[in-house]
Amino acid sequence: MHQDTPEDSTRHSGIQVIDRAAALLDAIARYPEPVSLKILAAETGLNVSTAHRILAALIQNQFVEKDAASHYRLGRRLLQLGVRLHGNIDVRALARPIMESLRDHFGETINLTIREGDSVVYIEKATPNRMIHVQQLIGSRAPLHVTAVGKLMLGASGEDAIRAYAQRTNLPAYTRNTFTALPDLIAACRESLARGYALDDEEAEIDVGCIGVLIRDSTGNVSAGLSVSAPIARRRLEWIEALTEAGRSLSAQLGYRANA
Amino acid sequence: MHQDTPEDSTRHSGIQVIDRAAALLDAIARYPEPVSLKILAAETGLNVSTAHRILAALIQNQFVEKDAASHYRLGRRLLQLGVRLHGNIDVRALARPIMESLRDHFGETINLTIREGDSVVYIEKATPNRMIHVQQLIGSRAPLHVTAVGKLMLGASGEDAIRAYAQRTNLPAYTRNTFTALPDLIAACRESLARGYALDDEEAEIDVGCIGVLIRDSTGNVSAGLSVSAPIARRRLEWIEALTEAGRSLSAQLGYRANA
DNA sequence: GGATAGATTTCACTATGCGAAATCATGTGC
DNA sequence: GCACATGATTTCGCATAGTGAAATCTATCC
Repeated sequence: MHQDTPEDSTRHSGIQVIDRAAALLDAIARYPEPVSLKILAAETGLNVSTAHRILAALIQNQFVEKDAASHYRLGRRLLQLGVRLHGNIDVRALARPIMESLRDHFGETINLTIREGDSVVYIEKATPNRMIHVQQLIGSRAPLHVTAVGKLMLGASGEDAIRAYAQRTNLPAYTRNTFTALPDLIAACRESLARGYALDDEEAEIDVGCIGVLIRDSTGNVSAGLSVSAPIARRRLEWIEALTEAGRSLSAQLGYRANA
Repeated sequence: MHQDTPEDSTRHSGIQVIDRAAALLDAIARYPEPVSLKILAAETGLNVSTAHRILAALIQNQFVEKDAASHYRLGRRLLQLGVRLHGNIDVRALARPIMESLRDHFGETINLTIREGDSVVYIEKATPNRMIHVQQLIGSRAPLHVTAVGKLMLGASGEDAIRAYAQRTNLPAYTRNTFTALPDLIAACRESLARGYALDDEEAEIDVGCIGVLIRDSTGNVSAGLSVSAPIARRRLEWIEALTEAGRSLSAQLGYRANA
């Protein structure tokens, strides 16, 4: 359109109406109480009818709310998305320095995973500066029953949930060491949970061994899993203590209090 | 443009690109780990180049972030706006039921205010179902020195701040009862703060009397003010206890812990 | 080096978003 | 109750911002 509005000329993202919507949200955020259309148009340099239309679209999408006096305030969608972001940012941001420290300490790959249905998803990693190390792509997945933290997550969800999982997935073998018999898997999950860590003895991949622990949040629920993966010949059980302590520390940072 | 994309046909706010941007944010939010462009385009039914361009605009405005693998996640702007909203929503949402209960109990108008510079701003109200009651428009303002909660807020900010306020505003008289002499104002603020409530004895408006208390947050700072306003002939000092208790309760809900 | 898949950019085209103007709604003063 | 002022909402002709097919680029795998 034919204008040279007094919009912030440094902001031009390539889609004008998104820039304008962002400016309106910022203007609303500057006020602790709901703001009139006239003021928002003035603060953003937009034509009143343009501001009105963009605000109507933001209302429909719940980024903005309008009160009975036709004043605008930020909408609940921002809180929802913000909370979602906050939830996701917490564990990864908190974990990263600890993972790097463990990586330097052990000299092996440290992974952070979350459960998503029947899989663990790798959401963060710290890889050592050595030619041969276990490589896991962020975003990639593995079935619960073949990973150390996955067995802990299964264990945390209870025996019935393990049975249901087994029924859904049929416990496919990934190596000759994968637990494919339900009683064996149940026992392994139970024992792992009881002692606070789990091992993956070449169950997902031959020659790769892992040690995993859980990270819990303030509600006591499992938030994520932390693990060290190494070529099996290099894996050392003495790492268990440091890894368990790391999991405990992260859980505490997330507000988890172990039953005393 | 010439398409009948499989977008959610119930969502049509009047600005297509805002609807599309919202759909992309929702799609990203459904994934705990960063998502590829291809998946986001598929989930939203958008052309890949369209999705790419909208995401680029959202990145520029910090609603989205892109990692090194060209995967997208929610951006910090959402957290910033969400936190801002959360801060604002807390006290009003928490206060509303308590205000309604006080209104029913006293039969008079209950106001919630916040400080904004040299004014209090009315951000919530509960008005009684009687023909004559004190009316205050949400969003309207009053100078600090003529309101009950304003004097408490001045008191909470210290004597130097009261002096500065007096210098800036010159303490204009609103009625013959307004404190216009600085020593009197300082004494009134100090006394009010000490006893935990303040009175407005027809200082803002003839025939109108108020009782006000402060609401504090988890940092101990003043978050808002709560007051009951009535025609002076109907005001009763026995309401002080219930109002003070309401302020205390709201402060506790916001995480305030009084020094013991 | 070639194949493949996904990301990014280009560009002709037009539907969407724009803003001036008209209309509506509300509050105030007399 | 009416007139006026102000702010919000809607309309509609217009033109450009946003679109999507196609081209190009980049990364990965064999």
